[in-house]
Amino acid sequence: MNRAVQPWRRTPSRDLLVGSVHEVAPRVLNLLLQVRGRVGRIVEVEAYGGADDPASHAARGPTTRNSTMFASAGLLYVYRSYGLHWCANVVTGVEGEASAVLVRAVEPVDGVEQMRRDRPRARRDADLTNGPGKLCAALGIHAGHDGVDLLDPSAAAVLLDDGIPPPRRPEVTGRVGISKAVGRPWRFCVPGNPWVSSGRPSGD
DNA sequence: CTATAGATGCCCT
DNA sequence: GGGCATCTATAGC
Repeated sequence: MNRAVQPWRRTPSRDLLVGSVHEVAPRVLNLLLQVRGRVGRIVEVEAYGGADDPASHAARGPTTRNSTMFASAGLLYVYRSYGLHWCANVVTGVEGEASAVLVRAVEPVDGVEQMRRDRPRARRDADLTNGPGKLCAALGIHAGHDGVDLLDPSAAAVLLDDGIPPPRRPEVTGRVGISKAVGRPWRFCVPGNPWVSSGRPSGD
């Protein structure tokens, strides 16, 4: 055999992503997001809801852009932010109701050389993936990934569990970069992780 | 370190 | 036209 030791990585259960989005969001922490050879550990997320969440893209119902948010749990919702950057979300909950977890930061795990190539502005590895737009550039996520099933092992982008559980006590703050519903404690981080973004919660 | 402007696309009023 | 779930370069302390 003489087989190289492989980290134990399995596809998480879809049930993990079903429930209230603010309860599901911290459960996604420490999972792996893999796009071809590039892998990042999710260390910062935010919960976004539907009609009940004024800060959400889905607050005023479905549009061409946000339609994936209304799909079933496990799909990847990718949108263009400020006309320039891509941002990636894990869709949660049940089909027909909008909710998704925005991935705000990952820690590089595999394919770091490729990430550096696609993030030439990052002078330090700490800046490679410490923001929602940055991590999409580093991992190579773009509009073509909108709607892919992250729980399908053959998909172009996949979610993986390598056995590291979410933090028992995640860092909880308000969401970053929003102007509505600023008070909700819907941002969750792995405490002390160097790749957590420098974004400050809105309304602070 | 903080503040600010500018790049740019899509959805809303 | 205005407002963004952003990032970067530049200016100033």
